Amino acid sequence: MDLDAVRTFVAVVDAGRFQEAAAHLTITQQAVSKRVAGLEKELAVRLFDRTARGARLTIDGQAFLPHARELLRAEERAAASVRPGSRALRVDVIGRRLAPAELLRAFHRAHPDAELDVVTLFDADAAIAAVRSGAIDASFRALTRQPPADLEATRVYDEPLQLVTGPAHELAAARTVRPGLLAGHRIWMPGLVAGTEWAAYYDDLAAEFGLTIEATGPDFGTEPLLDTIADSATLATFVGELTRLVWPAHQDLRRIPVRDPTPVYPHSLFWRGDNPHPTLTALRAHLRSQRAGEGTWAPRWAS
Amino acid sequence: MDLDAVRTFVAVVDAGRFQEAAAHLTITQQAVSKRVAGLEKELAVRLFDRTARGARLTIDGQAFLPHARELLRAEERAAASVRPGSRALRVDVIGRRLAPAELLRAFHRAHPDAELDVVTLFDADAAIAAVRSGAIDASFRALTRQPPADLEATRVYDEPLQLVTGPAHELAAARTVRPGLLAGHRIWMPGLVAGTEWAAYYDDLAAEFGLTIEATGPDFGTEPLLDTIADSATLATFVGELTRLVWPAHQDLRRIPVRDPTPVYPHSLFWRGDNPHPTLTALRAHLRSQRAGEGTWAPRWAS
DNA sequence: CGCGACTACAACCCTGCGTTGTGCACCTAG
DNA sequence: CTAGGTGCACAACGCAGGGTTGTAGTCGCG
Repeated sequence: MDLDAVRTFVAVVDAGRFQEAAAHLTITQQAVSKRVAGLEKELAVRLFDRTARGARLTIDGQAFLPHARELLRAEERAAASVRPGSRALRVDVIGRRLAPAELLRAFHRAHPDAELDVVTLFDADAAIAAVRSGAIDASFRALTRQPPADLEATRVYDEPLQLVTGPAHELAAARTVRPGLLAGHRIWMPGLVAGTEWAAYYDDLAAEFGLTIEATGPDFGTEPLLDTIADSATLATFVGELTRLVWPAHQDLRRIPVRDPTPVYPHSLFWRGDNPHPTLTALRAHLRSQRAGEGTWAPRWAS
Repeated sequence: MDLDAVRTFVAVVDAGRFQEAAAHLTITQQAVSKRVAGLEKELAVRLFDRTARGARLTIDGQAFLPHARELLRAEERAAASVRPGSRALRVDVIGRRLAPAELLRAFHRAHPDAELDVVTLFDADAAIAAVRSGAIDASFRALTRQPPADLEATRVYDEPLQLVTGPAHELAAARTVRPGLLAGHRIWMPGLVAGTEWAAYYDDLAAEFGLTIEATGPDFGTEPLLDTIADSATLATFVGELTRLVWPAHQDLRRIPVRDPTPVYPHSLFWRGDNPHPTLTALRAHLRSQRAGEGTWAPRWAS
């Protein structure tokens, strides 16, 4: 479908006549006629009743019109998403199913008019560079060190970890589990990429509590991981409490909170202090900064 | 913006490489390269980082991607809106600001997934013909006579009428007004088109209560009408209680219910009995049929 | 019945897109 | 370090398609 033809269709509707639409588009009436005819041919319906006093929409044309306008609006939004200046707030999240994306969804529910573009960069360092350059407006990341002086940051959410096991696992029936108890167990996290801040987090977690975290093997995504976990009596994995997980009922997986202490993943938000984007202001107001809670554990770099 | 280029962009994202995307689209790799380059030129941003192992999205590309997918979905919906078979439920309403449109909005809130296309035909006869031919699925209209035997109909809403006056009008302070009291007053309704079922309704209303309803002058729309009403001590107009009206605060208009009896506009829904559209079933279930209430007036043909 | 308003059809031209052919950069294996 | 493979970009060419000018046809109205 040719968007120029759709634009022409809408112009004819608004003008009421092909000639006037042609004048607005600064093309000839014949070109308008051709474009509309081409659109009608592609859709295999007549969109206008041509009369000696102009053009009136057919029933099909009336039904098509709102979709045509929406199509043009979508085109405009798409173009605006990459237009420097006056674009939607662009935010980096560590993953689309993880807690920061959830926080963004909650923000969007509270501010339905706020335009957001969500991206995922390689790691916190890439996010810092992107925020500094202005390529993105803000980033949800855990910060393993102080951010550069030209950036502002706030701790927004300490996310408690949960253990995911299959029904045959030794801990499957536990209501909660202490991290020290996991020392002998195999924790499988195939997604970990060395050098990222989240790999650093799980390194520190493993070192603190003597865990065995395996990142071996290729990462085929969440579903194959859950498949394997569900069938294993020895493998388990970690997820954050807000992580979106869905699994078939027959897999009978369990999410077991970890307690005493509760390992938490320290999500921060950071942004450039000189960024005037109003949606950024609203987002910061929406997120309460938080301090470490009692009975929780986080890496030393998070304090 | 060329939708084929957008489609190609998405194909490259999904494939991860230009070559594979080209194979899926059954064009050459060079054509894919050209299309993406053209899109990048139009948007004035780089969408991919080209490497020896394929193409990875840039930050701008990541931001653009969801808008691109939405654009293609909008295209598909637009095409589907005029595709015979398996299209959205197409319903005729008497006007987009009047009660039937409001009932449809309520239905849509209750069934957010239901796809609706709203059209407005000339009058009830045109709507009957369109429903019979299958051009539309259903219509909200007042029926001045029994519908053809192959159509089903149900009375869905008797809408009480209100009088709209400016602050200087003699009845401006009234809490309610009896229709007989309006006998000497001028009711101005410039939108009335002779031959339509709504003109017939107001004809009957005027005859019953001895009103003077003027339909003179061209119809410039609701706003100029309200402008005139607001400044006049003698002109008033009728609206339905669900009619959407907004006016500037300084106009100080009033909507006065009409009582004893309450003239009601008899909205019906009708459709073809053999139409299997599931959304039509849901719409009928959502609308309760209603009988004439006590103390109301409607034309004899509505009973 | 002729005129004015409006759109469709025809012929021509040129832009632009897709193709083939080729070059260049990068990664990897030996 | 080099040779080979992989993957994208550039160049040249040919054709389809969209825009323009010119003209015909239709409808409503005085």
